[in-house]
Amino acid sequence: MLEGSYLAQMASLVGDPSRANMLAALMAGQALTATELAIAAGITPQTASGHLARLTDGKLLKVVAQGRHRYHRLASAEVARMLESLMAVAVEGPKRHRPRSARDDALAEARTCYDHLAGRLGVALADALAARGLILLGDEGGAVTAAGQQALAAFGVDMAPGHGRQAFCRPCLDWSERRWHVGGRIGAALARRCFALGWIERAGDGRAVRVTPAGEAGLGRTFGLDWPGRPALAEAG
Amino acid sequence: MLEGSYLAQMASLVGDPSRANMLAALMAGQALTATELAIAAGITPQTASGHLARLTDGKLLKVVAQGRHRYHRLASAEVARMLESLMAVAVEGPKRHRPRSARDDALAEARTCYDHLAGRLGVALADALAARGLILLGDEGGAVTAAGQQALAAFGVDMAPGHGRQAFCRPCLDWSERRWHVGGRIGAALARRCFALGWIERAGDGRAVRVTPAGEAGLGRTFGLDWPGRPALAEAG
DNA sequence: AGATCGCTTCGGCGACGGCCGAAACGTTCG
DNA sequence: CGAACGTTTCGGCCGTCGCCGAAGCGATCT
Repeated sequence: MLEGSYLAQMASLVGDPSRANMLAALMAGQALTATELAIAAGITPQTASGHLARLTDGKLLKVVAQGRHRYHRLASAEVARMLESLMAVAVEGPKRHRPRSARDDALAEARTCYDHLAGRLGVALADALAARGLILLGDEGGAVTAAGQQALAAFGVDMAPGHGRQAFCRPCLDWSERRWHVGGRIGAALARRCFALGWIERAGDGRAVRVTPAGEAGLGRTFGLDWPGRPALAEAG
Repeated sequence: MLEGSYLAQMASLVGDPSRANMLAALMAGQALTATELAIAAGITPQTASGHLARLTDGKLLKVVAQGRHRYHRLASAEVARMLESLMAVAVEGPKRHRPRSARDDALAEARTCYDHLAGRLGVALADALAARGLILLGDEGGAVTAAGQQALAAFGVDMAPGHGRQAFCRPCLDWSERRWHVGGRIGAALARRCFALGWIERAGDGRAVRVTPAGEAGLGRTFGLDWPGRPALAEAG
């Protein structure tokens, strides 16, 4: 009975549409101001302020004041994982009509999931890494192989083992593709490196990203990733 | 904006205290009737009925009618994972007073987490397996070693690899211990086998479990697990 | 067949909570 | 120093949703 009240308290915090929209916006991994979040949620700043206070009190958000702005971000990767797991269950919920917008299509194509890559791009990258024997992906976990350790380190990803004995790559269930992609420390470092190399860049102000021409070449050369290839069509004949 | 509405819809489903209590009760992994769930949530059957209909519609629950009873259970392991991730974030939320009841203590000691073992017992078992080199546990994942494959198979756990190439053991963040324990297919099979051997049994009608004398001996012999040992006290001098 | 039980549907009550307008506070800029 | 801006607090309105009593439906038991 006590467990349930914790559960309810946390879930109801996320369960309000306005707050959920703010959290979804923060899934991009960036810090946003109160007003930006108000716009994202479609409410007035004073309403947003109340919501943000509650989210912060509930340890879902961290705030850092900078001048007259207050920047809000998700409190931890664990919060991001929680939101992602909610999404994963939510998408197979009531099969109500899903009005696909251009914005949603862009998100499904390539986006960030807090700190790593997701969408069709994220899944394709995971597949390419697995195909080259750099990582192993299973239903319940993932690991970096010896060859992968070497290749990723050479690529510029910091492979320093954390507290864990082994380099694992946490799989993250993609809600649009319904398939695993690379999350965890490795996924985050991989995404950071791709941004740093200019291989990918943010498209618009949300979570959507775009692969640059340099990225297409680089991803192909380095990981054998054919982007934006949709090989099924060409190879079917 | 659309993502947020999915999130909100799913979270608000969990966010009601009565529904959350039912879901918490179902985290035991057993199927319960509507009336049992009503009692667990402290509401009348007719109110529970409405809630259960909504949870089922939202694909959180599966129902199977048997005579004049209707048995409800969590729809999937994914739902259980979602609830567990909510709990993991919830416990470090607002540090409000936590009235520890005997019931809660029993849960923290040893309980099931949908289909595997959690609590102090679950963590201790994971530690014992890791200490013997049967599994590897990291911050972001876990794997069964070659020795572990053999030992677990000998113990009677079905180690047939599923779709994945490798035997992973999904780690599950324990909300009472704040440490990893063994979940996933391996964790579930391990728990099933322990129940079958009579090493553990359900204590009461909830999620709490108890280690039998046979279990204490067996767990010690097989996995080197000293239960209910609290070694820090004896070995400190 | 009648009684009992488990579950669901309906209707109305009551309360919690989200929303905004107005206004106050602190910071930054001219 | 005054104006503009970002943010927060307060107050009141209103819709939503959870709750239960009463009643209906189907299955089971005697």
